[in-house]
Amino acid sequence: MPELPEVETTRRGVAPHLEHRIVEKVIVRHRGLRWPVPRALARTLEGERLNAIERRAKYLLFRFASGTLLLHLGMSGHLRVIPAATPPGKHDHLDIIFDGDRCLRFNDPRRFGSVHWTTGDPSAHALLERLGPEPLSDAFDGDQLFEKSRRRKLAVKLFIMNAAIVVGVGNIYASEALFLAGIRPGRAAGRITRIEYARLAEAIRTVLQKAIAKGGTTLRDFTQPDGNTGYFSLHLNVYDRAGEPCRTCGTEIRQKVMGQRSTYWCPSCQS
DNA sequence: AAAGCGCCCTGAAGGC
DNA sequence: TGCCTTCAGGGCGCTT
Repeated sequence: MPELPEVETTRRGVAPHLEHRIVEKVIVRHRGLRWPVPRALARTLEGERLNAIERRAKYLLFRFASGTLLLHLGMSGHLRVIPAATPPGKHDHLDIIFDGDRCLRFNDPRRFGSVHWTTGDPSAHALLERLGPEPLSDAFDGDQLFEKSRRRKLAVKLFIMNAAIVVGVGNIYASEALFLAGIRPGRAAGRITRIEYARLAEAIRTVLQKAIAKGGTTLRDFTQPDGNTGYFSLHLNVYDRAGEPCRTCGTEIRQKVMGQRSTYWCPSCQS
C-alpha cells in the first residue's frame, strides 16, 4: 500500500543509515518479484559505494558510482535496516549488506515490488522516462492538469491517478484530494474548469504533504525489526468510509468502483 | 492517442 | 474449526 508519502518516509528513514557506505554482500532469496531480480545483482553491487538515496514517483533510486538501483515497493513491500545476522523471516526476499553491519532488508509478501539496475541517467530508464511531474515540486500546477485534460472523457479520478499526468497519486489520496477540492470523482476530466484544477492541484499537494508530515512522526524506527506500521493512521475524510457520515456535512459517503478500484466521495460536499 | 482491463501475488475478511 | 471465495492494491502492457 505504499503511496508516495510512505515511499518518501521510507527514503528518509533508511538514507541516514546507508548513505556513503560500501556494499559488502548481497543476498537474493527470491528472484520472482514483479520482474525477475537481475542475476548479476550481487556481482554488480558488491564493492559499490552508495552516494545517495533519491525518489522519483514511487521508485527509490539508490545512486551508486557506476549506476542506480531502482526499487519499487509495490503494494506490500517495506524496507528495514537491521544487523546482518538477523534471521530472515517469511517474504524477506533481498538483503543488501553495507559496511558497519547495516543490512537493508526488503520484505514483500505480494511481490508486486521490483528491483532494476540501470547505468547512466536513471530518468532515461524505460520505467521513469514517461513519468509526469512530481506533485510536490514547482513543476506541478493546476494549469497543467487543465491543459492535459482537454477533450478527455476519462473520469477525473482516473486522470489524476495516471502517472503520465502526475506521479504519486494513489487510490486513497485520489479520493481524499478530490474531496478536499470539492470535485466529484466521476466527472469527465475534460469538463473540469481551470479554477477547479487549481484547487485540485493544491489539494493533491496538501494531502500528500500532510501524510508525509504524519509519516515522520508516526512511523517507527526503520532500524527496528518491527519497523514498519504499513499504513499511516491518517485522518481520512472519505476513503473506506462508505455509508458513514461526512465529517463536514453528515451526508452518507458514497462508494463506487471506477477503473477496478474503490472510489469514495460525499455527494453533498463534492459537485 | 485514448480508454479499458487483465494480470502479477498473498493475506485478511467474510460466508457457509 | 476449517475450507472456500472474494477482495484489495500499483502499474505495466496488451487490446480495442
